[in-house]
Amino acid sequence: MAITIKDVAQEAGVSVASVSRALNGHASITDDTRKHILAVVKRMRYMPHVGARSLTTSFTNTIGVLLPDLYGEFFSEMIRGIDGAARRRGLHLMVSSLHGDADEAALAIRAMRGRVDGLLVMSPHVDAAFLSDNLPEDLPIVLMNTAAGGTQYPSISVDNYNGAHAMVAHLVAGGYRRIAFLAGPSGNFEAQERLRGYRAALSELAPGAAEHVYEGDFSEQSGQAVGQALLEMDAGRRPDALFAANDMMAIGALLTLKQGGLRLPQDMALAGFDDIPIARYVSPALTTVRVPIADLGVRALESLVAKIGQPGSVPASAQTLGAELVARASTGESTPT
Amino acid sequence: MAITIKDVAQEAGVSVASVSRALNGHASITDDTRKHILAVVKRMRYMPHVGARSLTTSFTNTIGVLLPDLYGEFFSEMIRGIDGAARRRGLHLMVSSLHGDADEAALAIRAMRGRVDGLLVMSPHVDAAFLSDNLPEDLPIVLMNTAAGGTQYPSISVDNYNGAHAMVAHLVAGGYRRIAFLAGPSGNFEAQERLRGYRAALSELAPGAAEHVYEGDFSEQSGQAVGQALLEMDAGRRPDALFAANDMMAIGALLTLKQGGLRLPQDMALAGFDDIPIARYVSPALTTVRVPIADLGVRALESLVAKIGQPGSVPASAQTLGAELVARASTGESTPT
DNA sequence: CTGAAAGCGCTTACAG
DNA sequence: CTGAAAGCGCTTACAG
Repeated sequence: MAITIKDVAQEAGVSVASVSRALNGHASITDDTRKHILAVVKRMRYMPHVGARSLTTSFTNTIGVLLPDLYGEFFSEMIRGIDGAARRRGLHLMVSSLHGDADEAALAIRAMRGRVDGLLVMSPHVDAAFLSDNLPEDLPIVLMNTAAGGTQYPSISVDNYNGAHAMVAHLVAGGYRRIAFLAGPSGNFEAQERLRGYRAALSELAPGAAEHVYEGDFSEQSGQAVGQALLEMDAGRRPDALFAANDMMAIGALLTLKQGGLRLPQDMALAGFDDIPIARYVSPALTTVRVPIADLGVRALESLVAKIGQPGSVPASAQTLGAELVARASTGESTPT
Repeated sequence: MAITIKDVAQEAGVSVASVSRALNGHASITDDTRKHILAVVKRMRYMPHVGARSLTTSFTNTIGVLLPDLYGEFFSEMIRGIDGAARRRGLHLMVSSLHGDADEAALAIRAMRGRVDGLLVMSPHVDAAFLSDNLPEDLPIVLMNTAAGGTQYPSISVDNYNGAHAMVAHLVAGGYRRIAFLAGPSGNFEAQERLRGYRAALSELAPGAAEHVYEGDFSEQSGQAVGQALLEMDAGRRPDALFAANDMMAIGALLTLKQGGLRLPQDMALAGFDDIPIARYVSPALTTVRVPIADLGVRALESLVAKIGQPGSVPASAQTLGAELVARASTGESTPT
C-alpha cells in the first residue's frame, strides 16, 4: 500500500487533521508544526490521494471532455484550445471519444459522474431529451456544435450556415457557375447547416444554377470517391467548382483530381471548410472557411468554468462564433504559399 | 445534491449492500430483488459515484497519459493509438500536457495519484531518478521514447538511431553527398538518437563527407529559418540534401525553399522523420522515416495493462519498435501521389 | 439471500 | 492552535 495521511500523522506525531491543514495551507496552524509536518511529508514522499480528497470536498478540479474522436486535425485543434484554457486554470482533463451510438455516449457521460466538475460535450447524438435522461442533474455541461443548444443547456457553436453562404458567394464572384457541394454525414448538425448555407446562397446569388449535391461522410476517402466520379464525367457537364463540407474531403478530392490530370483551379476550383492546418500545405493551397476550432474549445471551457462557479444562475445560452472565408490558390487566388 | 445509493436503498426498501450487489451483478441476490432494485435505479435515474467506488475498490479503470503536448499530428496519432487500445479494454483516459519543466511534470504525476491505475509518460524531463522521487511507488508506469527506460521502469521506444541511419544510406545511395542535418532540440532524447544515427551513417557510408548540422527545435518555424539560410547560400556551397530530424521541420524548409524558387528534389533533396499524415500531402511528397506512432501508443498501453495486472512480477524491459524508410518524391522517387 | 458495520483516504465543523 | 469524530459514497467480509 502507498503511504497515507495517517502514516504521515503518526510519523510526525500529530493528528491527521493537522497534516491536512499543513498540506492545504490552512491558516490556523503554527509555523513550527507546519514546517515539521511538511518535512515529514517530504521525507516520506507522501502524495495525497486526490480521489479521496474529491470525495470530501466534492470538487475534482477535473473537466470531462467528450468528443466524437480524439485525433485528426480538427479534434486535435479543439483539444489544444481546451487544454490550454484548462491548464491556465489548474484543471485536469478526462477525455473520451464517442465513436459509437447514443448508448455509448450515455455510458461515457455516466462514467464521468463523481470524477469531474463539469462536462464539455460534442456529439451528434446528444440532444436535450437525451441529456435530461442521462446527465446527473447536478453536473454542469456545455455543448459544442450541437443542435441541442440554447434550450435547456448552454452551447457554443460555429456559424456554419453563414460560413457556407460566404463561400458560395466567393465562388459566384469568382465567375464559377456550376458549383457542386460535397455534403457531410446527413445526421450531423454541422453538415446540415453547411448544406443549408450552400443551398440558400446558390438560390439567392445564382438563381438559374442547379444544385449538385454529392453525399460524403467527412472522410478523405469520400472526397476521393467523388473526385473519381468527377473525373469520369464529360468535361462539359462537369461542375466548375467543388465545395466540400470539410477540408479532409476537399483534400481527398484535390489529390484524386490532380492525379487524374485536372488542373486546379483552371479546370475546377476547389474549396473546403474548417481550415485545418493541412489546408495551407497542399498545392494548390486550399480555399476554405476558417473555423476558430481552438477558440471554440477555449470558449467552451470558460463557459463551463463560469457555470461551475455559479450553478443554476447562468441562463442557458447559445453562443455562436463567426466563420471567416480564407481565399487561397485552389479557387484562383494567387497566394504566396 | 445528486442521488446516492442510500436514496435508492431507501426508496427500494432494501439495504445499500443489496443495491450495490444488484448494480454490480453479484451472484448472491434473488432475481426478484435485483429486478426491483434495478427498476428503482432506473426510475430515479441513479448513477453511481465512480470516484467513491474507486476509493473502496482501489481501482479506477482509468489510465493517466502524460505527453509533452496533446495536439499536433504526432501526439494526435499517439493519442489515437492509446485511446483505441483503452476503449477496447473499457479503460478511461486522463490526459495532461507537460509543456513546462521537470517541476511541472512532477506536479502532473502527483496529481494522478488516486485517480488512475497506471501511467503512460512521455517526457524528456523524466528519468529514473526523477521518477523514483516523484512516482508513488505502487503506481505502475510505462515510459515512451525516453532515455530512462529499461533500468527500473519498463519503456517502449522507436529505433530512432537506425531509422536515421537508414535515411542517410538512402540519400547516399541516391547520389547525394553534401547531406546536411537539421537537428531537434538538444535536450530531447529522440533528437539525440537521430543525430547520432546521421553522424554514424555519414562517417560509415560517405567517409569523405563533412557533417553539416543545423540547430532546430522540431517546429515548422525552425525549418523555415534553415530553409531561408540555405536559400541565401551560394548554390555551389549549398548542401544537395537536407535531412530534418522531424517532418514538421522538413515541411517548413520545403515550403520556404520552394517559395525561394528551388526545385525539389533537383536542386535539393529533402527528408524528414515521423511520417506524420501531412508528409504525403505536400508536394513534392516527403520522404521520411515512418514511426509507428499509433502503434507505439497501443503497445505502451498494453504493456501498462499487463503491469497493472501483475504488479512487480514483470521485469523492467525496454521494447524497441522498428522505424521504416518511406521513399517519396522529395528525394527523387516517382510516387503516384 | 440480506443487512449492519467497518473501512477506503481524505476534510472540516465542533470542542477544547 | 490542535485533536477526536463524523461524513463524503461506495464495497465487502462477516453474521445471520
